[in-house]
Amino acid sequence: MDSNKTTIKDIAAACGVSLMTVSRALQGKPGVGLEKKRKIEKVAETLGYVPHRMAYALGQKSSSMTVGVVIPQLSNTIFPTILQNIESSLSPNGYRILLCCTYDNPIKEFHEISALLERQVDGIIWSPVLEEDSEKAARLILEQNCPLVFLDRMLPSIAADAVLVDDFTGAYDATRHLLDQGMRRIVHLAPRTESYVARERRRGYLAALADGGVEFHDEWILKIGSELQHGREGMNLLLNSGLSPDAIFCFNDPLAIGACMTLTERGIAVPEKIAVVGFSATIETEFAQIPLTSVFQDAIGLGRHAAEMLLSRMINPELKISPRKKILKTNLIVRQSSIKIQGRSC
Amino acid sequence: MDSNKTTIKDIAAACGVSLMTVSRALQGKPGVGLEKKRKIEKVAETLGYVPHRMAYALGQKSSSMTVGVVIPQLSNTIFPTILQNIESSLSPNGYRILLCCTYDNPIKEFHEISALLERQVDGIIWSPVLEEDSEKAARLILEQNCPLVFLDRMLPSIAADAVLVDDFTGAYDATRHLLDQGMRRIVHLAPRTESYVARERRRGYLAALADGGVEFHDEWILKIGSELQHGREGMNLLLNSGLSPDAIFCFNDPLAIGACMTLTERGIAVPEKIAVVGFSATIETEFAQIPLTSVFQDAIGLGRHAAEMLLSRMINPELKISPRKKILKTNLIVRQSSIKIQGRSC
DNA sequence: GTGAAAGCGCTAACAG
DNA sequence: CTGTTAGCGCTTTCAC
Repeated sequence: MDSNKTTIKDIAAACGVSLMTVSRALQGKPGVGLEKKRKIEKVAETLGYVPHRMAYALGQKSSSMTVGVVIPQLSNTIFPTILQNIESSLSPNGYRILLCCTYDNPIKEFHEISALLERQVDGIIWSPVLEEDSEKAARLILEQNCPLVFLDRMLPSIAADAVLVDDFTGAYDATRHLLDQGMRRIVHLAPRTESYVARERRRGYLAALADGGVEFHDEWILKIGSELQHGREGMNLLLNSGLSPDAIFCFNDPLAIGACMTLTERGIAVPEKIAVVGFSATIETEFAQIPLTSVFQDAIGLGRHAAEMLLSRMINPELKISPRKKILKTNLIVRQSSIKIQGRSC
Repeated sequence: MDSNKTTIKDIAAACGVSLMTVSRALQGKPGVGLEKKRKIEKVAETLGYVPHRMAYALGQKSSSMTVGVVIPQLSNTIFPTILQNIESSLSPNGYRILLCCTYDNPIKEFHEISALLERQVDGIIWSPVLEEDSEKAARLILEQNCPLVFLDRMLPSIAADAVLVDDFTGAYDATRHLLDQGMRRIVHLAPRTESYVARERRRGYLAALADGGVEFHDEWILKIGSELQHGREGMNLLLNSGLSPDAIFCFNDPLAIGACMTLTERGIAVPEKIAVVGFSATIETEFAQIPLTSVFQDAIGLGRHAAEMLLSRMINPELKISPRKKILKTNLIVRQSSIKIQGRSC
């Protein structure tokens, strides 16, 4: 039993018929005697036969029934949820997922895209970094005629479907909310790498400041990273600098939680001294020590729509309709971390 | 440019050489004139050539450089972290990940395993459900001679490598901790589906109760599910039943957080009236409204070790050493949600 | 109903 | 150094 995998050849030999008969029988195609068909199926089962999808795909230049998903990471934020929803939408249609993480590294990103193309994926769902190498990768995808859907982030220069969140408005609303509470020195904790999302949120933040008549200073944007630990570090840096902000608008929830941790540790009251707002409104934020104000993002919708857009392109490859763009609405969820008015009991 | 993907045939034609020359040149194998080689590489680049890994694999019965990862879900708990660490360990070695979720459904699980085998994965990392269909799937994998590593959960009847957590001891310690605080009516919120992990944690819980001389009642185990909402529901059910527990040992953190939410909503003090303990000690639990006592699980180690074990088997397929089992230690992290002694200020 | 031949993209194993 | 042949597993012709 140590020998290699069973092929239809083995089955054919065992049943004393030709390859084609076996192929037809197993595919459920017409043109095989019922009795023979049963026997073939039984032998296949016994021999532990598993069809070789790659040979199949090669033989009829058909599809691998596999799609690539390229995301920055899985550690925090909404990507696990998005991914889960992509998988739930795709797997009932027979597609499986080749997962790639870029960690926002453009070089790895290019490698990952190449790896997907080499593996003959039928389509790609992608959250790109916003750098030159990304465009190169995008062009490679398009050259191969491979359907592409941008997820959460996009490359403006590339014509492809996209499912996005209205990051600009989300950030605008969040900043506006802080201004409405009377805060004036609002700092923005941002990621190190530039992405579509980072840019849009920054734009929203800046626009709200401008509309609120607040003069902006360059030091107010701190490019520190996007994980919880960066929130802690960033907040410490901020407190040690002479900036003395009265509010922090964070690029995402982990940053905001990290900021809150540092503030709590150093005995600075949130929101009384410094208000904090996050982005994504992941479940944890509701039950956080200081319930976090955050911009809700429809992670489920992101995953579902991306999968559906890709499916429509894959099912009908001739679909030559121009790129579609779906922009999901955000929704500011106000909780304790940003409400100055309401004092805390105790 | 709408035509199909470039093949080495196209390159050969464009350069006026044979297929083999192109193949050799692109593989960096010896036996090609330097000048020709350069030209071929350039043409390949220009034509947007992407090697066809599946044809390659087919041609030399070599590997697809792809491994399957089968997990229950991505929504909560530690699986995103595990997955991320698998990816970080595998991708530098050239392997990519085919991701499958079972949602603890044995039927889907079998489909997913088949899908992976059809796609010729070089190995599988798998968190199985503990039911008959799982064994069938496991046998299929072994029949194909496909390296297999169990992750976090295992099938005792199947001989394969496994990376596990010492769930028994973790659960024992957690329950013991509650008993030490003087609690006697300790309820266990458990998932609906039976898995290795569910069984081990239940065993640990029961053993601690027995060692503590506490008489156990069947109603103390509530099989409700494994997500946050189930924690909420479960806690409500519990409160409405006449059980009046003084502590809850939860199968995982989301359940525990959910339970805490319900308790808070209904004005029942945690830990004064009812103590709560979770399992996994994910980051959120530290900054939860009521910092949660939980059993730390080394998610990073789980991912890393699983990847490494699989790598060693894939690199040397002849490796006939008997199944290895790596059991990672747990560590009880005591926080506010279970400490009766320390009263809360306020 | 069934089988034989050719080919998908690529590479080993030989030849020149 | 380079080209030819054969074959990986399977399917689509096209015959019988």
